[in-house]
Amino acid sequence: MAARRRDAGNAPVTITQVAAVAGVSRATVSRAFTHPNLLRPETIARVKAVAERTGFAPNAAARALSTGRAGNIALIVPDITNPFFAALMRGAQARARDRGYATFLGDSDETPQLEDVLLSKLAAQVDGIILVSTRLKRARVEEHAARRPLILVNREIPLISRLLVDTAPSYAAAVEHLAALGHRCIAYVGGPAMSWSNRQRGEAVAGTARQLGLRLVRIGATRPSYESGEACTSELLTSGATAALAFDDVVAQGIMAGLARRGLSVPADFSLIGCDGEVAVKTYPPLSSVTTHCFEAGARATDLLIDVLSSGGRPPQRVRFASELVLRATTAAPSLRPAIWVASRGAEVGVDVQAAGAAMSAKERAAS
Amino acid sequence: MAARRRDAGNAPVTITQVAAVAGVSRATVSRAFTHPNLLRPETIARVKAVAERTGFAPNAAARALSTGRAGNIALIVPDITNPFFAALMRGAQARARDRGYATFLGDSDETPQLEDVLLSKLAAQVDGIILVSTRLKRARVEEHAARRPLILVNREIPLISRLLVDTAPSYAAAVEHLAALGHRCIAYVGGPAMSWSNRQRGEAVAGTARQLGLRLVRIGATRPSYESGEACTSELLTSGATAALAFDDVVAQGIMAGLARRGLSVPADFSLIGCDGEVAVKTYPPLSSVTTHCFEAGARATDLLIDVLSSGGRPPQRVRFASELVLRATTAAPSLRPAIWVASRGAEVGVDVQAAGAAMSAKERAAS
DNA sequence: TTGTATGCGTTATCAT
DNA sequence: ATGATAACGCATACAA
Repeated sequence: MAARRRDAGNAPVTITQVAAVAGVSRATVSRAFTHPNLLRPETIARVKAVAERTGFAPNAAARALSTGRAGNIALIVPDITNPFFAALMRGAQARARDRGYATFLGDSDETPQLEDVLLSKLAAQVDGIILVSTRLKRARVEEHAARRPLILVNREIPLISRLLVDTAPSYAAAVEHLAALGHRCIAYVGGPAMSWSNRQRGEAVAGTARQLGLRLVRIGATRPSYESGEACTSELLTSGATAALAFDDVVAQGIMAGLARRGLSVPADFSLIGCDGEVAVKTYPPLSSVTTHCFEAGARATDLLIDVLSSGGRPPQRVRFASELVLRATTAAPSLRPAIWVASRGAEVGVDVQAAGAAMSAKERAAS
Repeated sequence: MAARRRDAGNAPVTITQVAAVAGVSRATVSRAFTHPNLLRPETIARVKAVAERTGFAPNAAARALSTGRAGNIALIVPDITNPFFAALMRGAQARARDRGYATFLGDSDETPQLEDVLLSKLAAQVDGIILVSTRLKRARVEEHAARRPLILVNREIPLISRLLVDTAPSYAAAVEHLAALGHRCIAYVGGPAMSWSNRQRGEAVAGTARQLGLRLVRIGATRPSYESGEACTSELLTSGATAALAFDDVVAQGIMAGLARRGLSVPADFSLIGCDGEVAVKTYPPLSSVTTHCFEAGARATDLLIDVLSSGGRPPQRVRFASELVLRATTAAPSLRPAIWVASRGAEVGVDVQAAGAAMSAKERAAS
C-alpha cells in the first residue's frame, strides 16, 4: 500500500478529499475534469473552486491505470545535439503538447544497444513511439512494433507506418547543378552505414552522376559529425574531386573548416553542398544545402503517430516529406587550379594559421 | 473499468497471467522483479522464463500508483536547438537513464507562459523537475517548487536547490585578455533580459572593464540566436568597440557572419569571444569562448535532483560549476584601422557578396 | 444531473 | 520462502 509513504506533511490532495470538501461524490469531481458537459455549470464551478483552493491535481498514474491511456509518447533519436534531430524533436514535442501528449526523450548516442534499452524502458509508459533514423536491425524493430504502436522516421520497413524525408530528388538536383557549373568529378561524403537516409542520398548521387557522365568518388564519414567531416578533407582533396555533396550540414561544416585550414576558399577552390538547412544558414559563406524542414517533419511525425493511435489497426501509412535544394554561396565553377595544388601551397603560406591551430589545441587541452 | 479497451487481440500480459502460468502467486512474480533476494533462485528462474516467454512487461502506471514513485523526471529548457541546452539535455538524460529514470522533455520556446503550462502538465507524472534557465518570475517558480521537488539550473532562488554554471570569472578573464591585447573599448552583446546567466556575465564584464579602465558598451540581443547576433553587427561597429564578448557562441557566430558580410575579418579587424564551447570549435576561425562543459553540467543537474529526491527535506543545495576561458583564434590586438572604416570600404569591394546574400534570401523564400 | 460500486495492475503488509 | 489481500487514485457502467 501507499499510505506508509505519506509521512511527509504535504501529501498530494486526492479526488476524495475534493469530493468531501465540495460536498459531492468522487465521480462528480472526476467528471468535472473529464466530462464537464455531463454536469451542471454551478456544480463544475464549485468543484473547480475547491480543487483550485486545495491545490488538487489529478494523479497521472491512477488515471493511466484506469483508462489504459498514458497521454505520453516517446521520441528516440540518435543524437540530440545534431541540429537536424534537435529541430525535429522541437517540432515533434510542440505538436505533441498541442495535442495533449507529453514527450519522453531518448538519446541513443548512435548506438543500437542503447536504442534497444530505451525502447524497452520507455515502452511501458507511453501510448506510442516515434523512432527516428534507427540503426537497429529490422527484426528487432518489428518486435518492438509488435508490442507498442510505433512509427519510423527515415527508415523503411514495410508493415510499419513511416515518415520519409525524401531527399533523393534534391540530391539529384544538386548533382545536376554541379554538372551545369562544369564539375566533372564530384564526391559524396556519406554518413552512418546503417542509415536509410545515407543509402538514399548515396544512390541518388550515384545514379545522377552516372547519367550525366560524372566521375563519383565515395568517402565515408562514419558518424555524421563535424570531426569526421574535417577528417575527410585530405582524402577529399587527393581524390581529384572539385566539389562534394555531404551527408548533412554538420559534415559539410567540418569539411569547410578542413578546407579553410588548408588555405582553400569555398566556393572559389572547392564547391560544397550539405543537407538539413539548420546549420547551413549559419556558416560563412552560407552553405548551399538540401533543406529538410526538420521542424515541420517532427510535427508531422507526431501527427502520424497520433493517427496510428486513434485508428486501431488500419493499414500502415507511408508518408513522404519533400525537401528542396537551396543554393546559397558555396558552389561555383570548378577552379582552374587543382584544389590539391592550392592546398599544398596554402600549407606554406598559411603557416601561422596552422601554428595558431596547434597552439590552440594545446591550450584547450590544458584548460579541460 | 479497463476491460472494455481490450478489444484488440494483443492485450498486454499482466502479472496475474504470469503467476498463473508459472504456478505461483502474483506477489511472487512481483518480487522476482523488485526483490529477487527474497526468493529462491529456482523460483526466480521459473518466473523470469515465463515472463520472457509471454512477453510480460510491468505496467508502469500500476507500479507508480502503488509505490508513489514514477521513475520519471522532467527537463524543461528554453530552446532545444540551442547547442548549450542540447548538450545539457544529452548529459542530463544519459545520467538519468543510468540511474533508472526516464526523462520528459519540455521546450518552452523561450516563453514563460509555455514554461508554466509544461511545468503544470509534467509535474503530475514525475518525481522531480529540472528547470533550466527559467524566465519565469520568482513567485511562480516557488509555487511550482512547493508542489514537486524541483531544482534550477542557472537561476538563483534562495530556498531552491540549484546548479549554477559560474561564468563570471571566465568573463572577467576574457576582459583582462582583451585589455592585455591592447583593446580600450569593448562591447558586451547580451542575451535575454530575464536570464540569470546574462546578468551574471554582464556584471562580470562591467566590473572588470571598470577596474581596468576600459570603455564598455552594452548591446542587447533579445533572444540568444544567430539572427539577433547578426542583427547587432551594425550597432557594434558604430559603437567604436574593437572587440566584443557575446552572451553565447550562437550570438557570437551571428556576429562573425555579420562581420564577414561587411568584409571584416576576425580577429584582424575585430576580436570576438563567445560562451559555451559547443559551436565554438566548429566555426572558422575557431571561436575563443568560455567553455561551460554543458554535457557534464546536465549530468550534475540530474545528480542534484536525485539527491534532493532521496534526501527528504534537507536544506537546499547550491552547486557551483566551473567554466574556463578557452582561447582559440578570434582575438588579437586591435586593428590600427577602425573597423567601421574597413567595413564601409568593404561594402564597396564586397558588392557581389552582398548581392549573393540578397539573391539567396529570395531563393530561400521561394523554396519555403 | 448525480451517486454507487467496481476494476485497472502492482506493491507491501501480514500471515504461514 | 511464499501466499492472501488490502490499498494506491481515478474513470466508468449502471442505477437512480
